[in-house]
Amino acid sequence: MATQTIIAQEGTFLSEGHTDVPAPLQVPDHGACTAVNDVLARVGDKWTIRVIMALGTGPLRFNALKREIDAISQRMLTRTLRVLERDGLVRRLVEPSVPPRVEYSLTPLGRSLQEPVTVIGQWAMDKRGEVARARADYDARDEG
Amino acid sequence: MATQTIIAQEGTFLSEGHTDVPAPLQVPDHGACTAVNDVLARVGDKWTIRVIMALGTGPLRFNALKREIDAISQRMLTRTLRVLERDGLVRRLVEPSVPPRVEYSLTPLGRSLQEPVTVIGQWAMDKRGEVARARADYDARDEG
DNA sequence: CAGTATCCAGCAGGATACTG
DNA sequence: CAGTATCCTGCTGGATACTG
Repeated sequence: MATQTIIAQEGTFLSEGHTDVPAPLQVPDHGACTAVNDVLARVGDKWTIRVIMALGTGPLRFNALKREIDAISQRMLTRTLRVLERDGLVRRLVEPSVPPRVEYSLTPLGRSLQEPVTVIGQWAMDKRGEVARARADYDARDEG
Repeated sequence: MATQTIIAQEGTFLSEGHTDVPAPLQVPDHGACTAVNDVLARVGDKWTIRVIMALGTGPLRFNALKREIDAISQRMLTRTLRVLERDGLVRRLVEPSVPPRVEYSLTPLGRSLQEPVTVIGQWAMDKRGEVARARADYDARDEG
């Protein structure tokens, strides 16, 4: 029963949830291919990698993380962290003090993602030039 | 000068281009990190992987590809292919006949991407259960 | 067959203001 | 400090109709 499936009837808004985290809407599950693309989509969004990279060197508190990444909005940092936490990639540790201290760190699962990501990262770096040239060629061709 | 930078002044729409391909809008280039996230974003979009997978077994014509992937709209297949072609990952071969035959295939560069992608794919498959459990836990916790 | 053109809904993500 | 709440824009992607 993992990952509850929430079926929205038309007109339903599901805004009961206490906050802004994107709804865990999910189609019945088409198996492997869906799982793979899920990960790619998550990792391909605007901030996930930056956050994982930043936490790669060690735990960080919310604002430290925000300064590290810089240019990320408070809202997106919170959302990204919540999703990562939900998926078990990031651990959130609250020290109940005033003012509060919240420390984020990678879980073992989160750390295990670093390597696969690095592999594509390497590809991206290696092939940068080739892609750039291909684009230049393509753009030159149709703009003539 | 690779990858022309198009600066849009406010009010500019750049709809000169002959078709629907998303504009090659680009910030000055923040180096490595941008390149990596570029690739992740592309690969993380809804159809890119499916297309690359489908072409992995050999060249395919437009409608064959469409049938193979199924559920993809004509518009998105065209767009995805154009982007992939522009980046030099896919080759487009037109046989000027009536009706036209257009064959798509992976370039060597495109094939070189299959491996890195497979690595994350493997991770996704391996960790599926763990992620699902983490989500179930998280969802159970806050819905109490 | 292999596209283009158009329209439109929904979500990602930014800006800003407020709070325990 | 570490968030929430609200509002708003623009892009992604689907549906549909038309064409060389």
